[in-house]
Amino acid sequence: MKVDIKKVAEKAGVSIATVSRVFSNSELVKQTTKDKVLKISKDLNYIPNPIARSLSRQLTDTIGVVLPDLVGEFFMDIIHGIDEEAYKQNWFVLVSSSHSKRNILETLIEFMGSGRVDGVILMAPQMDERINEIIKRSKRPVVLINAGGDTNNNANFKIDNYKGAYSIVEHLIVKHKYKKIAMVEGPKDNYDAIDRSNGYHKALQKYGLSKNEAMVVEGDFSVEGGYHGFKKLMSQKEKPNAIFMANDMMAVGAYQAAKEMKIKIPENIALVGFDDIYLSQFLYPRLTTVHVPIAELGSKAVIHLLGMINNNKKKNKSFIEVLPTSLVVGESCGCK
Amino acid sequence: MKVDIKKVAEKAGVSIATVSRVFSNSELVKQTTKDKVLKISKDLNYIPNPIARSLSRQLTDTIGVVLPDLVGEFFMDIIHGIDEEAYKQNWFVLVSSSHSKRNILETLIEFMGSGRVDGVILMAPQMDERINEIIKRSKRPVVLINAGGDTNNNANFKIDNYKGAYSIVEHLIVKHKYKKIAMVEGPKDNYDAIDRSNGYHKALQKYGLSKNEAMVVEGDFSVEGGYHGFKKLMSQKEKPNAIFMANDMMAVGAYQAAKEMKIKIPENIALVGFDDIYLSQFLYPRLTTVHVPIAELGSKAVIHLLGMINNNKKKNKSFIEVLPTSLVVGESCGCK
DNA sequence: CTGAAAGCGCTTACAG
DNA sequence: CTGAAAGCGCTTACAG
Repeated sequence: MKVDIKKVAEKAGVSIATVSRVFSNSELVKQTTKDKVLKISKDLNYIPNPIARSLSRQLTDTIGVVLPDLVGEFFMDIIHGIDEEAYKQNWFVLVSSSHSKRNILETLIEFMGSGRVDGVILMAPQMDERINEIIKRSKRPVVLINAGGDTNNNANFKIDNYKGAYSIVEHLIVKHKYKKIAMVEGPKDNYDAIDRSNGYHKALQKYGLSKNEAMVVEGDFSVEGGYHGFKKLMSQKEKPNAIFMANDMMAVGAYQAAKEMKIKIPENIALVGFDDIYLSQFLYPRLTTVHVPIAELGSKAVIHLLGMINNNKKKNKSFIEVLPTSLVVGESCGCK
Repeated sequence: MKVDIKKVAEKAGVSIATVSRVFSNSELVKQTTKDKVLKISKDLNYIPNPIARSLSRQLTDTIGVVLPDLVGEFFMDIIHGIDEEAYKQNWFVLVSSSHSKRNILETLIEFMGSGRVDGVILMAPQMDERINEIIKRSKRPVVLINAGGDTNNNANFKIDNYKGAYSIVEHLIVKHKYKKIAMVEGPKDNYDAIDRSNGYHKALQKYGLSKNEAMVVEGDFSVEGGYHGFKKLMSQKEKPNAIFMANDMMAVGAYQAAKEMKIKIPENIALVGFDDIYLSQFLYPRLTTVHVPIAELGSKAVIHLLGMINNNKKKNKSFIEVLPTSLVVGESCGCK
């Protein structure tokens, strides 16, 4: 026994137009009429059908979220930030992550092409022309999260990787007076990794520490990458006094390598990371790292996207907001 | 310039009914007509509007996922399992997690009451009458994941907590010959926790180890809970030779406590956990624990839900599937 | 195999 | 403040 707008209108002795107005909170309806309709609706357990509403209004009150497969640690925080903000504003969230059987592109097309969502939050580690093309073509707004590559003419929220890296390396230099600070970098084609490397180099330069090729090794953001990077650095004749791992996962690998090599952190070597992943607080000694506001990234993206949807201000508007990171001081750097 | 079914029909010189049939892959359409329509559609970049489709068919091709706030570690795996399976079958996923501002109940009502989804996957740690009531009232099917409490007349997928606990404790007894095996339990009102305790007790009993009140302390599934539970057990006159922590998070706390107390794992005390959370592989020594197939839980739930939707077999059908766990042998139990 | 038409359940410009 | 009616973009039973 389904109850629709017609049934409510009938029972209330008004037209369906009036019922509709009551539920869209129109100010045109007399209070007494409103009360009557609301009462009947409650009795009948009536809830307006959102699909019909969507078709008529050409709006779905739903945002799409497209995520890469590899977000791992951040997945939950991002979704959480998005979901919470969306809920506050009475919106729904349709998620889709790309994986083996589906790439970002397909997923995006599916969301954008159809009338299923009013806008999309896209986390694409690497923008490319085809993605930009789809966004440009679509009438629906898109907000990028931490996108790398050409983000021209899009709204883009990202983490301040550069400053984060700069300040943690600065901490090693200023607070601890380390002179030989090494770095295990992230993947060469990863934008986060590049910014972090830049921050590292800038800090060295700023404090007059000479550049030393032997102090920089390439990594890949994985535990194994950190493990090998650490071993390599600590097997050289000239050893660093501190190592900046480009992310916490690699720091985890470094802890393992240190244990194997009987090298003590921070007594023999100071170590710092980046990301402040959940796991890092359980490393011993506590990892000094850089906190990144993931949930905030999600909620800010939602707020901006809804703004775009409501004001119909789409593309052509390049917008970028860089969220600040913060230093998380543990003991792995030598503090305390 | 939006392109709808009418425009395609016009260009192709057919009726909109025919176009519609082409896109629902009706066998009624002649192949040549089909080809023509498909070609025009492609040229025009036409994609049928899913909202209109939904309204007409009274089906949304979307499943709702309602999660509690506290899934933490599992969040990603669950969503991933669900999303992947849903995608395979061409369905969309609307997610919503409850949090401070919204409880499971509201979230559920929102999904069920509206025509926004065709079915719901619900992870409610604790079912109650009101939740059951909503499910019963709704015409849409619901599949429960790891639900505790009264799950009567619902489809329910869960983890085999009992056997998992039994077998890891059995491992401690049979493989390692420990006689005094303690346990730090989970919250008393948590169903996973209860099953795990039962498995523990059953194993002791089976192998003729006497019950010892002093060997069981209450915990809460948190790191702190494990920390304190461990300290309590190891401060008694009569100390255990092995401890079963009811989940890995508490095992993490135990590692911290052990470090503080200068107690070596497994030399001085064997330790095992439950869940095989991501973090546990980085504990040193590697934690022996019980793996739970979270992603599989998600995908199985989807498959079952879609079955219910397609066959219109709703409720009145109590169904339960218990997914097996597996032992993950590390070194914390004394192995290797 | 194809089309005309009713219907899905709403919203909203228009008229009063 | 309220209602009649057109429209949102599809699907599908019915007729041919």
